[in-house]
Amino acid sequence: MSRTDQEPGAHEPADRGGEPAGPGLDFIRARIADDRAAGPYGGRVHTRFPPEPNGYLHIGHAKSICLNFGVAAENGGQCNLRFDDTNPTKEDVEYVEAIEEDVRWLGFDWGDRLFYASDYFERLYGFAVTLIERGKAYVDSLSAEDIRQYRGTLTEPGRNSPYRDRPVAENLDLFARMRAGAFPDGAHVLRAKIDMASPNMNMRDPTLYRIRRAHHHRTGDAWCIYPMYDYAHPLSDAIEEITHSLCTLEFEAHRPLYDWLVRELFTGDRPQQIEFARLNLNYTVMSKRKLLQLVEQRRVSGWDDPRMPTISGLRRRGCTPEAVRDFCARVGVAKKENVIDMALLEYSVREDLNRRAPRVMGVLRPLRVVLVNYPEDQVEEVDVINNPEDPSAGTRKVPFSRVLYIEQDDFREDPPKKYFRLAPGREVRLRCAYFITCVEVVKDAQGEVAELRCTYDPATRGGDAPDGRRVKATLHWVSAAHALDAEVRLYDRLFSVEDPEGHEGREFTDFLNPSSLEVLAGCKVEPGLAAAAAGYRCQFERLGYFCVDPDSTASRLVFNRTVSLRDTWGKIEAKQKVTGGQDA
RNA sequence: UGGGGCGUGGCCAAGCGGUAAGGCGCGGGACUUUGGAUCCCGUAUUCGAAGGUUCGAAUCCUUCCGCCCCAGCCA
Repeated sequence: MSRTDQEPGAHEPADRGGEPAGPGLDFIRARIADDRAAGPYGGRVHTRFPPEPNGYLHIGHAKSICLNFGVAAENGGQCNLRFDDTNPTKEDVEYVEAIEEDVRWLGFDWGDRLFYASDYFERLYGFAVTLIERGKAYVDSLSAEDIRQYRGTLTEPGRNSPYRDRPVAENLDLFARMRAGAFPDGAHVLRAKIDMASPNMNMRDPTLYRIRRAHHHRTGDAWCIYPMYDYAHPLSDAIEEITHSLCTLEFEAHRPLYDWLVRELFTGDRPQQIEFARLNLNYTVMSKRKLLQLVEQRRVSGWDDPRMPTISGLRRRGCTPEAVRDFCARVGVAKKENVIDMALLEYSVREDLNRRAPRVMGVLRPLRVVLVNYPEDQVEEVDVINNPEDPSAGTRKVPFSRVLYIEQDDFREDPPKKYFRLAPGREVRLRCAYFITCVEVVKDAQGEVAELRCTYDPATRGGDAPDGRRVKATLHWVSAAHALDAEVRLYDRLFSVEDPEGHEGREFTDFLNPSSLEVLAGCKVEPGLAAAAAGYRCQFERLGYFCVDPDSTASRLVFNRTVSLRDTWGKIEAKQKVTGGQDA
């Protein structure tokens, strides 16, 4: 057994994951195409993915990563990875390492263009001095509370700070001393001098620098003043000669400030900010704050808990980077607030795994079957197909013997209508093996079905009846004497409602799905899986896609269910229950 | 009722004055040694609403309605 997740390189421009090419260009790609034709930036396209290292990346970031790296690749451009590390109190190297790993896992390569906003602290400071010299920025000594008061409200204009007209020389001196550590945290801030009466709150003399004595994960204690996002971001873009700065909708109202700064301090072709709608998924939450809360409150096992919408969670769950990229392509890029159906992600995952995952037999809830007419000590090796989607995958030998396990779900003493599987007196096929017929049901003291006694038809070896006789069901199985024990972890949606955040007065954690994790012990899998390494992905026939969890050891195999197979019978059965159809 | 955005089927999403793409989901059928996969077929007389312009509007104009974002020394 070998790992299936060979890391691919960045995907080719043609890889649109089934999306129509030409006419379906999203508004950002269309705009970039226009820019390329019209000539700004000399036809150059340079983007950046700028996470703050204050948490793990989630699938919403994957959308942004695919967009930024995708758009660059499609246009012969480049995409930088830049850590927006301007707030040392929230950031940590643990996060920068995790982020790098996740971006790489997704299949993207930033080459030698790994940057940090903190790389630019000195230049940013210099730009601030320039603004002060030009009378475009001033040191404000109002308290945070007073600044808030002076800012006005949505409907009332703000008022100028009494410090607004401080002489340039005084501002320069104060700002230098801010940097030098002459003042306590909060004593002063540097503000842009724009317009306290602007209808756009972001233009009412926004704060550019604050004093914060905090240890920075990269610059250590070199600084005690740190630039604000609104200041550092546009200038970092300009420094890196980014052409298109793609971000989410909530920054739309910040664009005038972005443009103001970039025009104030740079000439020529300046970067432009374009906003798109962030990704939302139903049955989960997508904010770093809430994901962090789940981790800290131990509602999940960690950032990489397979139920988490984080990249690391999806990876541990068994999703492939190809599937995640395909999902991002299908989701599209637009400006409408959206909530994507989890079913679409599952679709992308199944579609990819169906093509590549080797099939294997595993029984989750074993039911013992004794073949009464099968020779006591005989063992046969039957040939089983590895992947019907891929003939080149060939076949493997699987041991078959007198005592087997089948799935409890595959037997019904009193089968409902449309139930095709095993029942007393009924004949079914064991995949790639023999037809068997149930001749006796053995029950335990509690009256539960404990064992089935069946006959097998030696003439049906391989699964075909020479007389053309048909059966309506094919079951997976495993030889009791040869099976490996395994633990299988079944995952369901983390929340039991589509929108856990949209309930007035209720905490989103109130809607955690109590059965999002089900751990099954004593599962039986075919012996060939003995050497499966962590990360190995396969399909348990008729059940779903599974992968070996990092917790797995040689003596204790552990599988995660990535996603179940489509379950047509499950739907029929559910419908029967709703309709009250306990018929037949 | 300050500003900035957005409203096309259950969820996404094309469309940019010429008479509603596509995907997911859902329903039905074919096929099948996974009730898997695959393949067919169906799924908006209508584009937030109302007026108007036009031979003709989802696309242009007007008004209205709804939703999201902004008052961090967070990003």
